[in-house]
Amino acid sequence: MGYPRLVAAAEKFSEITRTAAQTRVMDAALKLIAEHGVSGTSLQMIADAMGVTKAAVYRQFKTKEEIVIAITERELSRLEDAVEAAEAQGHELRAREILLDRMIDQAVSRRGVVSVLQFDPVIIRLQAEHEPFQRFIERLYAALLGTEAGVEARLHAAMLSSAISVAVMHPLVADIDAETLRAQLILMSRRMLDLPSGHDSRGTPKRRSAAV
Amino acid sequence: MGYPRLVAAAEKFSEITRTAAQTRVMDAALKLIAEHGVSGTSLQMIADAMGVTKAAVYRQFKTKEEIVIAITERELSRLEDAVEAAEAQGHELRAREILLDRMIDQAVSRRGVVSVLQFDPVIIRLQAEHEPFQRFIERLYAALLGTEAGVEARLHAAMLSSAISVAVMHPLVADIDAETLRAQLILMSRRMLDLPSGHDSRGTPKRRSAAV
DNA sequence: GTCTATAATTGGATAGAC
DNA sequence: GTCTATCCAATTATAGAC
Repeated sequence: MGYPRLVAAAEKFSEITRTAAQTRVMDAALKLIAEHGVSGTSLQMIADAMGVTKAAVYRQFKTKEEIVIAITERELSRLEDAVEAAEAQGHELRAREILLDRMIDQAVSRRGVVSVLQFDPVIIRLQAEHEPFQRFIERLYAALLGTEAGVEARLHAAMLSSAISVAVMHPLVADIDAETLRAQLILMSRRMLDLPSGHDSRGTPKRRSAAV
Repeated sequence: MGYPRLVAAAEKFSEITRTAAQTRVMDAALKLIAEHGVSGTSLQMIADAMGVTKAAVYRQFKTKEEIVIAITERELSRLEDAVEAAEAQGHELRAREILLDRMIDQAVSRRGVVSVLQFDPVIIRLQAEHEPFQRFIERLYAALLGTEAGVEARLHAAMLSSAISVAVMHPLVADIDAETLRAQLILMSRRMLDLPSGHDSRGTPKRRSAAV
């Protein structure tokens, strides 16, 4: 922790620092991107939302892509400590619970943001090309899966992470308050985690319907 | 069926007819939109993909928005008969199953397309503004929910429809073949439908794990 | 950090010939 | 149905003054 920081490479997203001016750009951009998508959000729109000119925005970030990268880094950093906690956990099932609870927290408290970052075509391409993003997402999936790698386990994980981030935005739940939503999602995810998968745990079925 | 058709209003999406040239535009546009989103797809890209000029594309559709509307109509029409069958069904649970199976079919057989149309900001706005889309989607939700309207039921429906359309695109299941995916999704949706919801059916629990 | 001004390109859309 | 040619607005991005 004491050695001089390299300029180009931060090992953790949470260690990346931004100036106040940059953060203001990121806040304005995120809000617009959540509504219009990356391609549908222009620098002019961002500048207008901030009450400055385009040139002022370009002073903070050299390109539009850099803004998107900065936003993505910031969002992923919100899951970083949860992933690390999960990786450090000896008990695999408990590790998954830690991670899922945090993912639910994020999805509920930031309704809309998570799903945009997960489904916007530009960000998807960015995540595939930008190595730090790739590495982190792989860690996330690994922690979510644990040692299971079968078809069923992967589908459960895929459905869960999808359902969580998207369901919170669904018209059918638009009127449900955050607390109820969070509680119900945790309940549902526990149920799905505990579903018999027919090939994994010769372990105790003690947790079946424990959350119910 | 015999009376002269009104120009402006088709009652059913499946009754809308398109010329071969229009269909070629729609095919090219859908492919590009599925990858880049609506805002990220230009008329030039569509024309290039077809091997024609922009002007030729504009001959088939007056605006870019009309292309997006046509594509959306075509996709929704694929669920139209399933919604009607569900609405005609006396048995509510059976109705939901019919609809869900079709939604799973669509999501699996057209991996990627469904989720784009469901999450692209431009299409979301379009669906909110275009009345025929609104009406159909409301019918879809109604059939999916049946007579239940509680928090839990709505969240189940939201999670299911979300999870289905998104999970099929998830990196974790990228290598799973269509048939396995379909079978597993049907299994999962049955399980979720049959979960005890604590307030609905004083009905027979006969169907619990029937699909397993 | 912010501005004005502008370059260079691409976007959606139309006119008119074949 | 397709083309060339064009219009105009909006886009990303930069230069240089304050």
